[in-house]
This record gives sequence, structure tokens and C-alpha cells, in this order.
Amino acid sequence: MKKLNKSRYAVLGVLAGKPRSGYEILQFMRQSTAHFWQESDASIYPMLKQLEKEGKITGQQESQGKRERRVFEITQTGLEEVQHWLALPAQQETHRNEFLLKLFFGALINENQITTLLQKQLAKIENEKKTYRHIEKSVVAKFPDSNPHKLFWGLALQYGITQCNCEEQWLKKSLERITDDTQHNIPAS
Amino acid sequence: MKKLNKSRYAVLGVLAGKPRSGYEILQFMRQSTAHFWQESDASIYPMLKQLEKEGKITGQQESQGKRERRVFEITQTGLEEVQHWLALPAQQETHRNEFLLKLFFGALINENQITTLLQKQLAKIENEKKTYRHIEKSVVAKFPDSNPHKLFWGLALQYGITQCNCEEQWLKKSLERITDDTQHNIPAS
DNA sequence: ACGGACATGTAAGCAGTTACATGATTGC
DNA sequence: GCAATCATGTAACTGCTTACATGTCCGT
Repeated sequence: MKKLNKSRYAVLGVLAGKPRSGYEILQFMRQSTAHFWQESDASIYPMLKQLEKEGKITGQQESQGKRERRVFEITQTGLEEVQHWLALPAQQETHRNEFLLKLFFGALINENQITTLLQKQLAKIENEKKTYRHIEKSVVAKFPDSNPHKLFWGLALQYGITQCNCEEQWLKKSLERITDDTQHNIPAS
Repeated sequence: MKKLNKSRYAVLGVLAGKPRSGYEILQFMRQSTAHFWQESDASIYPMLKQLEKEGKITGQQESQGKRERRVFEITQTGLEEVQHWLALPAQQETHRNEFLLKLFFGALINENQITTLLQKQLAKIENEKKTYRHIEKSVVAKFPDSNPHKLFWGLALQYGITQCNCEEQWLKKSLERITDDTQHNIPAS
């Protein structure tokens, strides 16, 4: 089975909300979907061009003065495509958790080093939690309940928060387990 | 900052445990690291060749009869390289969670479709939990406590299990929230 | 005799990232 | 005047996946 390009659905989904320019799509993604779906900046403009050629979106010039600006709107076929994709069950993306890979090889380094690794990860997670709490207060909470996106954005945010809490607890327990473990052998480093 | 190839560390880490052939590395990864670090089969043999050329591993022919078999052993410089990398804080891999992307756009499809999506995900998670429980009973539990890897493999496994539990709880709560939500608007599909 | 596991590879192509390139507007 | 932000793109490269290619050994 061929692994097809899913960036298109991210773009179509964002445009389904409201018409936006390439730059606005990037901005929107950076503060929302980027937490679970990262797109690199350079990929967006060629994608917009392609989607326009396919008739999934239509772009119109809305330049102010000499600064060019093209605003894209999703078409009916574009909306249908993204809706069709949304209804299909999500397939697992390739797992790539660098931290777990390092932990898995933890026996190759000494206790100090592995402990530092976990503590750095803990700091990162706590920072992530802060970000999520900030988004909750300053973004999601301000939407009116009538906004149909509010429910789903809130759920996605909840996912991030609970996963963080979970990882935090696990990290703390793991740190204890590692320091308690007196059998731990220390290879030459 | 250039994103460098991390497959090499996965291979070095596995070989640090004990000498293995390419095929054995693949087998080992398929039932262990694959849950958090996937490597495609085709990438392993060129990587072994490269690491050998760099002097990080040494391979020796151990063919039985006509079936060829090259077993690789990690060298001192290879071990040092992987130990050095392990001690560095893990950097975040690109986030790509297709399921969350779909949920985020949940307002674009009707309640039935979004509910089905979550239920499929729930089934997938429950299946994953089963796999982890199986690994725990049939693999990790059988190691002697003296094995220095046991602690870390157990922790990595615990990570997977707790994340699954967490996602499971969140999915169940989310399903309730979605069906309770009478304000949910249904676009034409 | 045949299927499945063992065993090692190559080639083509696509996806994604990094770096580069250009210029306008706004605020300090 | 300068930095930050707005705004859009291209080119080169790397990495990864898919598909292909080849042959052995073992059990039934």
C-alpha cells in the first residue's frame, strides 16, 4: 500500500474552517495542529498550488498595495474529499520516539547520565503542560459554545494534557525505580 | 540545525547488547523497539555497510554451508558513539498523529462518523494493550533480575501501557462528551 | 514438491527538511 | 534606519519506503 501525502488533508481541513492565505494557514497551524501534526513551512505553497490545479480550492488575489496576498477558499469537491478522508479510520503513523529509544538502551550508560536524561524529559513535559494550559485559557475557553469546533479542539487539547500528566507520573516513578535499583551496573564510559 | 540519521544509533544500540546478523537485528527490532522506533527493513543492510566502513562495527562471515550470514560486533569507537548520543537530551521527533488531526476537524463530519472514528481508535488501543501485556508476560518477566536491560525494557513497556490506559480513558470520556453534545451541528455529507 | 522462514541485498521514487531568495509594511 | 513581521516561493538534499531480486535451508 502506498503511503500517500496527508498534508493535503491538513490544508483542506484548515481551509474548511474559513478562507485563508498560505501565510495564515501556516500561522494557524503553528499554534494549533502543530502540537500533533507538524508541517514544514516550505511544503505549504506547493501544496496550495497543487490543490488549486486539482480544483479542490480556489485562490483569489487580495493584495493590499504592492504586498501580494492570495486567499484560498475550499470548493465543494475539496470539502467532500476531506470529509471522506475524515470518516476513514486513522492509520498509525510511524513510531519515532527518540526518548524511549534512549531509555531502552539505558543499561549502556551510567546511573547519573540516565537520571539526567529523565529529568530533562520531565522538564520538557512540564513545559508542554504549561503551553497547553495557556492555550486552554487564552484560546479555547474564549470560544462561544455555539462554535462547532470548540468541542473538538477542547478534546484534542485534553488529549495532550492527559498524555502529559501520564508521562509525568511515569517519569517520576521511573526515576525512583532507577535510583532504588542498586544492582545497576555501570559500564566504562 | 541538520536533522541527522538516527537509525545508526538504533543499530549500534542493538549490537551493543550482543553481536548479531542484519536479519537478527531486524527480528529483534520487530518485537521490541518497533513499538516506539520503527525502521524499515531495507534501511538496515546499507546502514550496516556504512557503519562497518566507519569502523563502528566489524562484521565476520559465519556462513553455515551455502547460506551466507555476516555477524556484526560493535567496536570500542562504536560503543563510545552510542553512549555519547544516549547521554544527550532527547529531541522531539516530528509530531504526526493522524487520529488527532481527524478529531480536530471533527466538526466537518456528522456525529455518527466521528463516533465510529473514536470507537475504531478505542479498539486499536485495546489491542495494543493486549500486545504489551503479552510482551510483559512472555518476554520481560522471564529475564533474570541480574540482566541490566530488564529494568529499562520494563520501564519502556510500562510507558506504553500507561499511555494506552490514559488514551483509553480519554477516548471513553470523549465519546460521552460527543454524544451528550446536543448542540452538535451536522453538515451535509 | 512446496511453503515458510532464513538471509542479504538493490533501485526507483516520493516525502519532507533545510537553506536560500525576494520584497513590502509596520513599529520603534 | 533597522528589526520584526507579512508574504510567497524555489532548489538541493536527505531519508525512508516500496518494490524488486536472489538464493538457501527445513519441515511436512
